[in-house]
Amino acid sequence: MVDGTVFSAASSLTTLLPNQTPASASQPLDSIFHSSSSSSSPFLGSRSIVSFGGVQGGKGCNESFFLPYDDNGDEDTDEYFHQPEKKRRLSVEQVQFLEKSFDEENKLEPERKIRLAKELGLQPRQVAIWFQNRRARWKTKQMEKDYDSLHACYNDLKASYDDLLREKDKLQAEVAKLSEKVLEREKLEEGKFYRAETKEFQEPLQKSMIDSASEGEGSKVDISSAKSDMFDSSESPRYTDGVHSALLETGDSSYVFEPDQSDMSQDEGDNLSKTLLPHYMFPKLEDVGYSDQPHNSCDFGFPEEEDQAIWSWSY
DNA sequence: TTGTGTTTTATTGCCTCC
DNA sequence: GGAGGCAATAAAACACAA
Repeated sequence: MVDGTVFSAASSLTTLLPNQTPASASQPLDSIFHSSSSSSSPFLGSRSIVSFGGVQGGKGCNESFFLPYDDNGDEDTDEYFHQPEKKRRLSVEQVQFLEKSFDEENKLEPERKIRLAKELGLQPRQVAIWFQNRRARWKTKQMEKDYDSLHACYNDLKASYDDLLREKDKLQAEVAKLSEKVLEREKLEEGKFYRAETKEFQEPLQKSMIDSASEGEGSKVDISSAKSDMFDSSESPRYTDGVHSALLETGDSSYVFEPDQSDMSQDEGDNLSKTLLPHYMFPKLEDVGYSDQPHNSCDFGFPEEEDQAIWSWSY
């Protein structure tokens, strides 16, 4: 690239003169450009580029940039600003000045732009461009800051969510353990209940049957079988229906059965315990967050949408 | 010295506002 | 419709390692 090559040459030249004042630094360059512009050198198109020594790398003071950019007809200034358009870096002082101005207000009104341009010896357009680029840099930095704080926030939330999850598991295990205990205890209680009820129901009935047998000759009741039936009936005091009564009357002992806990199905056991125990002692899996069904108040998990909203928000 | 990555300056095209 | 802002991009300027 021709311009780049040319510029490198100019840049190298100015690098050799790092402490020169801009005015003195520009002189050799001026000679280069003057000679080049007057020759057929490929140096300078309308957009040829050059670096002014004092500006290079922002090192060294470039006082000329603080001259009015186009106001006094000064020959040097005029010459400087009538160079073909050149891309050059601003001096440290210029940048500091602009930074300070930017800190005060990052938008640039026309009057301010003109004033800054005059104070810095720049084209108003350069000032505008600098503010434009500075705003872009500021925005990028701001986004980085926002990202950092959001990421920290995310980490905090995730940590507390994990804590809650662990606590939920722990509580769930505890509930399961207690439920088991309650079931066992319930079975024991059931046995006691059965025996007590049998005794309570059997004695009066037995007595009444004996009484009625002794009252009438026509009575064919076999006391022994009645006793057996009564024992049977004690399985449930609710057996006051006709069928059971008929069985009692016919003395059919084939219906007699021993009360057997093993006859109680698991469902019955469940139903019983659920009848006797509060609902919260038997949480369903889906109630404690193992289902995508609508959650009830026992749900310690996050609603699905919230989960997605939180965890899909990744970087 | 040179290659390469980053920063800075400047342009372009589009959009919004007055 | 012109001025100004912004995003995307180009390209110079710069830093730095090999």
